Amino acid sequence: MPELPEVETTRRSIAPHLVGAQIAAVHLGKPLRWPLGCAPEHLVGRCVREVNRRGKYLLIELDAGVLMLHLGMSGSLQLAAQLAPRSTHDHFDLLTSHGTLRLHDPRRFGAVVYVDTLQEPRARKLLDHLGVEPLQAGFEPAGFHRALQHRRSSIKQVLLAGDIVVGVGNIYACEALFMAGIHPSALAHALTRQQVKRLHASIVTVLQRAIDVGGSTLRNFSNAQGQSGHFQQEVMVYARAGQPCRVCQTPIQTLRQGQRSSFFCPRCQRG
DNA sequence: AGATGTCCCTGGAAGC
DNA sequence: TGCTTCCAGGGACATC
Repeated sequence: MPELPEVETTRRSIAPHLVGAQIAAVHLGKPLRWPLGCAPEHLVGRCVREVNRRGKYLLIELDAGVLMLHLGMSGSLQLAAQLAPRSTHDHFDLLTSHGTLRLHDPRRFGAVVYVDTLQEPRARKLLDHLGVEPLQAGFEPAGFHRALQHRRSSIKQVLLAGDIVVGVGNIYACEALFMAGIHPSALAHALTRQQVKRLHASIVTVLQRAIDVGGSTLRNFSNAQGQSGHFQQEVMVYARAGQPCRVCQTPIQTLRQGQRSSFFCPRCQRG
């Protein structure tokens, strides 16, 4: 499912082609998570200035207004000069002078939201509560440790909540905790400075590595040229229940936290 | 403010 | 073989 590395991989693959493009038409399929927020015709004639990212939101900044895209858990974007006719799960087509950008999303947890500015309430509701970007300077061990001090729930749930640090979904949360040797049930506020330092480094390493290899293809992710990522070949614990830990051979275990599966090695993650 | 549970959706896997 | 049930999960929202 698309987490930060997949969204960033997508951003990088579409941005060079999309910047400068003029919108010719917008076609909508079935309703996505939220309504677009403007009439499709309203967008025609506008030009793409930049393609940015905040957390898991892609921000297509136009000469007037912004399209906020979220890939949910099954969404992917394609960009090509000529695309096949729309099929059942193609729910948003942005036809431009530089090709068509298409959102394919079988489960429709994704969204495309138009706002005039990122300061308006509809945008702020989605972006304001987001934590720091893990691959930018604002994410550092001391601040991370401070933020974790007043969180009573498990570190895994705090990571997924995304209000301290964004972009770490279930796969990368499991992987980062494994790399740091921390049990997913460990209480966030009880982590030592040393543990937080390791976790901080692990998050950065895991996300950066995933971007470097083009994201994960778990749950059918592919970039905008339809290429798959390779991160899933390096997964240490995610979706490996019962299989031997790649470090110590102990069988990987699972547990449920907040309706979500965690995968961990009971021997490597005792912290 | 923080924690917890519910809901949205549908393809694929598992169970009968 | 064909049905039903379960599961995957991001994140807004309601509730405590």
